[in-house]
Amino acid sequence: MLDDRKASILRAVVQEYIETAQPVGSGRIAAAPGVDVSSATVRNEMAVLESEGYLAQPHTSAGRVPTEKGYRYFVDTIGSPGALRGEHAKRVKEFFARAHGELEEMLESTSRLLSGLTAWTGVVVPPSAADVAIRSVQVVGLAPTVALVVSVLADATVEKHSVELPRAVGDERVNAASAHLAAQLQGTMRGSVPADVARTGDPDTDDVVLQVLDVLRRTSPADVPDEVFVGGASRVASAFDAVETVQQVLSVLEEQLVVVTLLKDVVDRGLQVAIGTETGMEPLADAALVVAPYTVDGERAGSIGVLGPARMNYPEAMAAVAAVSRRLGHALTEG
Amino acid sequence: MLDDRKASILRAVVQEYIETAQPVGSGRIAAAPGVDVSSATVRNEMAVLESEGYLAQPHTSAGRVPTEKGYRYFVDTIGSPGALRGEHAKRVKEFFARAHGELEEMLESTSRLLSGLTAWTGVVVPPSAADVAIRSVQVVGLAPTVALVVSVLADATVEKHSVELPRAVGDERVNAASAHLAAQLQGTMRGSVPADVARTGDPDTDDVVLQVLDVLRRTSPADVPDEVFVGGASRVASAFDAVETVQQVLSVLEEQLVVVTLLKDVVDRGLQVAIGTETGMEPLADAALVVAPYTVDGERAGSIGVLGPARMNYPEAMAAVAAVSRRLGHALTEG
DNA sequence: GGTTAGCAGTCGGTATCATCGACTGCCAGC
DNA sequence: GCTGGCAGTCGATGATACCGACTGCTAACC
Repeated sequence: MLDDRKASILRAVVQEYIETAQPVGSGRIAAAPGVDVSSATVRNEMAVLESEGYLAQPHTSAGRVPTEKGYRYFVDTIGSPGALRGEHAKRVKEFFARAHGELEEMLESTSRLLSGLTAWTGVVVPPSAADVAIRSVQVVGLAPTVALVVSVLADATVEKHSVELPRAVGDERVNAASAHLAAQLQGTMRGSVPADVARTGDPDTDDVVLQVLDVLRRTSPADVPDEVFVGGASRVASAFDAVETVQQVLSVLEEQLVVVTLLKDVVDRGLQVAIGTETGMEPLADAALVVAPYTVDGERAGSIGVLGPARMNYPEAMAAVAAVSRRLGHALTEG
Repeated sequence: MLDDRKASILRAVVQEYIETAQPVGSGRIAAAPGVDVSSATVRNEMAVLESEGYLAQPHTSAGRVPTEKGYRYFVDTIGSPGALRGEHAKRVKEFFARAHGELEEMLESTSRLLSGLTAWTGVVVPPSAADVAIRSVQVVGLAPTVALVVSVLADATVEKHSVELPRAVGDERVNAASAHLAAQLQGTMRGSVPADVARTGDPDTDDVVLQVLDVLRRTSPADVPDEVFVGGASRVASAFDAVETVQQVLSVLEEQLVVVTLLKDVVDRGLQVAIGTETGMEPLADAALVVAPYTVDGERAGSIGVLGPARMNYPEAMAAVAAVSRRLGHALTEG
C-alpha cells in the first residue's frame, strides 16, 4: 500500500495529466493543493512510485506519466462516486423527463447523451430479452415458400425472423398457423419457447407451426443481443494522437458483437472501469472504459458505458455513467 | 474544352496523384504512357491547366495537384463505366449468391462490402417504403393505455409505432380493433392509409381504430427513411490527414438523416459523383461521394454510395458502386 | 531521520543555417 | 511548335547550438 503522501502525490499526477495531457514534473506537483512538501521531496517520492510501477517517464528529462497501475490506483481510491456537476445533472434530468417514444430511439439518444456529458464515446447495450414474456406472435406469408414471423414482447420490442416453408402451403394455412401459435405462445417466456405445442390436426398447418417454433427456439437465448448503440464515435478522432489507434478503436466500435461482449465481460468481472489492457482488447491498450449495468424491474437488463482515452476524467465519467444508468433503469421500468 | 494533349496530361496527373497522394511534377507525367512529349512541353501545358483552374500548386517549387474542377473533368471523361476487377467481381458475385436472411442484415453487410471493395466507407440507404402494400397490421396492448401497432409490409420490413390510447379500453377491444384493421388495411398501400374505415359499431373499439389510423398516416410518407447503414467508418481515419477533417466527416456520418438526404440530393441531381463542395456540405470539402440508385421491381428504391477522400480511385469506386447497386436491386427484386 | 536547497546532468523541443533535390518558368536553338 | 538546358524557388532534411524543463544526488538543516 502507499502511504498518504505517496497517494496524494500520485493522485495529483493523475489529475494534472488528465487535464493537460502533458508529462507532469515535480515542481507542478509541489505547488498542488494537498501537497505541502518541496519539489525535492516530491521527486524522491515520484522515483519510488516509478520503481513500484505507478508512474513512468517518457524520457529522462521529462515529467512523469501515470501507468495503467497508476490509473487503477487512482480509480480504486476515489472515495464517493461523486455527484454529477450541476449543469450535467440538469441535462440528464431533462433528457429523461423528455424521453419517450420507441425504445431504440431512446437508447440511441442515451448513447449521445453519454457522449455529450463526457466528451467521449457513449455506448448503450439494450435490455436483454432473455426472459420477457411474449405478447403476440404473428406469421405473415410473403412469398409462396417464405413467411415472416413477427413477435411482440412485453418490453415493447419487436422481433422478426424469416422462415422458409417446406413447401407452398397457401395463405389460409399460414393464417391458421399464425392464429394457433398466437393462442399457444401468448404469455410464454421468450427464452422457453417449447419445441412442440398442441397439434391443429391439419398436417400442413402443423408443419408451419413446427417450422416457426424451430426458428424461435434457435434464435432464442438472446442474452447477448447483437445490437448496440454508439454515440459520438467521432470523438475518437480527438481522443488519441496516433492515427492507427483512432482507426483501430473505430474498428472495434464497428463490431457490434465485440462491443456487447466487451461491456458484458467488464460488468461481469464486477468492474466499473477497465483501463487499457484490462479491457482484454489489444486495440484498446490506450483506452479506458467506464461501465455500469442498469436494472429494469429490479433485474439486470443491459449496460451502458463510456469509451475514451486512458487519461479520461474518471470521476466525471463515473458520475455520468452512474446517473444515466440509474435514470435509464427507472425510465424503462415505468414504461 | 481541352485539347487532346491537355486532356491526357490532366488525366495522367489525376491518376498519378490518386496513387501517390503526392504533388506530381512534369517529369513524371512526361514518362507516363500516352504522353509522348518532353517534360518542358508538359510544364507549359500544366501552366495553362493551372491558369484554367484544373490544377493547383501547393507552392512554387512543388508539383501539381488536381483541383475540384480537375477531378470533375477526369470523372466526366471516364468513357466506359469500366468493369470491376476480376477479384472484386468475384467477391460481389459470391456475396450476393450467399445473401439471405433479414433485409437489415443484408444492407448492413452490403455497406461493408462496398467499404471492402474500395477501401473507403460504404453507405446504403434502405429501400423507400413509399408505396409498398401492407401485408398485415396488428395492434398489441402493452399497458392499460399504451399499445403497439406492428405492420408488416410486402417488402418484408416491419414497422412499429407505439400508440397512446385515449383511455383504458381493455384487451378484448384492442384485439377487436386489431382484427378489424387487419381486414381493412390488408393490401392497402402504405402511403395511402385512409383517414377512416368502416366502423365496427363499438365506439371504444372505433376509437382505437382511429387512433391507429392516425399514427399510421402521420408516420406515413417514409420517403426519407431515417436509417442508413454505414460500413467501414474507421476508414475515414486513414482517408484524411487532418484530425479535424476526420472528426468532421465522422460527425456527418453519425447523422443518419443528413447522410440520407445527402445521397438523395446527389442522386436527384443526376450525379454519379459529387466532389468536394459539390456535396453541398462544408465538412466534406476534401471528400468525394460516389453514388448510385438501385431499383426494385423496376422502381427506384434506395441508393448506395462510397464516401472517401477527393483523391479516390474513381473508376474503381464507380465500377464497384454500379455493380453492387445492380446486384442489390436484383437480390431485392427476387426476394 | 526526514526534509530541503542547490547543483550538475540529461534530453527533447526549437531556432538557425546550409545543403539537397524536386520542381518550375523561361529562353534559345532545333 | 517542341525541346534541352539553365537559373531560380522553396520545402524537406540534417547538423548544430541553445534553451528549458526536468531529474537524481548530495550536503546541509531541523
